[in-house]
Amino acid sequence: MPYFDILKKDPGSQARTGTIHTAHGDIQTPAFLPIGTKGAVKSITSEELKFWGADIILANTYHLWQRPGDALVYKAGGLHKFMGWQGPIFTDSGGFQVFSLAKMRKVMEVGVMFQFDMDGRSEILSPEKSVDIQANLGSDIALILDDFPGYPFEYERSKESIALTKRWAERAIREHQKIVIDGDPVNPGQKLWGIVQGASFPDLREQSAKDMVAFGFEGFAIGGVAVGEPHEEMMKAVSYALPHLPETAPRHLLGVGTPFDIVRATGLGCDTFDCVIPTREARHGRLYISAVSSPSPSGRGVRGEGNTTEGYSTININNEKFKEDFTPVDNGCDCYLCLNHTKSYLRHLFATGEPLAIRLATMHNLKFYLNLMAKIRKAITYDYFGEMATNYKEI
RNA sequence: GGGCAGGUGGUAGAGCGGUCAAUUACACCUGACUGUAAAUCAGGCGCCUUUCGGCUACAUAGGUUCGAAUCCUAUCCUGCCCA
Repeated sequence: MPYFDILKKDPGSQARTGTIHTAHGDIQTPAFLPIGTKGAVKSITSEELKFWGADIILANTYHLWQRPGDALVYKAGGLHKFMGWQGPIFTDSGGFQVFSLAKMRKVMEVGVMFQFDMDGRSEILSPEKSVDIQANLGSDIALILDDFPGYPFEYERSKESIALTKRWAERAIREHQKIVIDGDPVNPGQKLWGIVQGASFPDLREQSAKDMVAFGFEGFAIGGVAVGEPHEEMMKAVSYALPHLPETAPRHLLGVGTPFDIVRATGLGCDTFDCVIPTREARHGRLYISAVSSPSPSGRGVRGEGNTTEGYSTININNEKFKEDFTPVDNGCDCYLCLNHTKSYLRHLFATGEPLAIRLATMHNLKFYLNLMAKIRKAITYDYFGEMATNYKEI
């Protein structure tokens, strides 16, 4: 059985549906990975995620290494058992922290030296160390440690970063093979994926993609995007990398994005996505809603259809205008919040600091994202992806 | 009736002669958020004005002073203590 089965290709774009087979089950693509950085999708249970149709979640090497420590997770029998999630797990390598914790780290050939925020001690995360930690966590998809500078993109620095990422990749692969052959890994079926860097420079993206393909990875992630660059720059970066990756391999777009970004990137050929947007913004009161749910100019909303292509918008539930709005957040949504509560109530929960506010809002946004992916899969399957894509605009 | 301490912007509570339209917190309003140092962060929050600036304000009424939320007098009100 191939690692990745392509089920249907969209005739009008590079979009496709497929299935990734992992040691903990299948992933229907295009897929969205809810983010559970520290071994928990904030305020949400594993059972709920599974019930809503999340096939896979993402956790973070850097954070779990720091606390509770990968040795403890190993003792617990791996992250799946530790957190009670039976499905596939994707672990980020800590590469993103190379970028996001810029003020407290130093990039060196051997790896990245971090000063932990918890206790101030310094530790070096090397490509080997990252692989070791991910092996102890027992994720189904592990990533190589990568390096990337932030935005604005600079050619020379980006060139250095793809070269460093390549050298690190080689070391990561060697370590991964060593663990598989010599060790007693928590998850013998774990796959190591490569990461393509290169900012929005065509030649660097091409070079980085070819570097990674040459290593023989079975899956690839595109990194270094959504770091503050304009949307078009991001799409260019993706479009420069994808043609150089094997069509038969799954491609993940790291850290992306808005519904608009996801629809666009799917059209370019990306299969999986992860992003903090639905969960973080939920905690801040920003909710994603289908466009048909918002009052039309005539003042009437229309209930969403199963195969709708309606697009989306957002609301800030904290806004005063929702104080006495006794209608659901999204008429077309089937989440617990929308089926049971009003905007007025949710706003009240936020205003009073009730923990339930965060939970309900997170439930809603995750359901929105997971529903979006289901709509995308359906649209590709039934040949109306192109039409659907035109309705998803930047907001 | 006497003594003491007070009355400051939605609330609490700083300020105690000029740099005060008034620190700070909370509340309130708005915005940001893309491989999570994020249940976080930023801005606004007397009135008019795009800015500059102007106006009205620190219980009330007078007064001292070049200048008062800040000092003095009276009045009203609040809390505590003694009768």
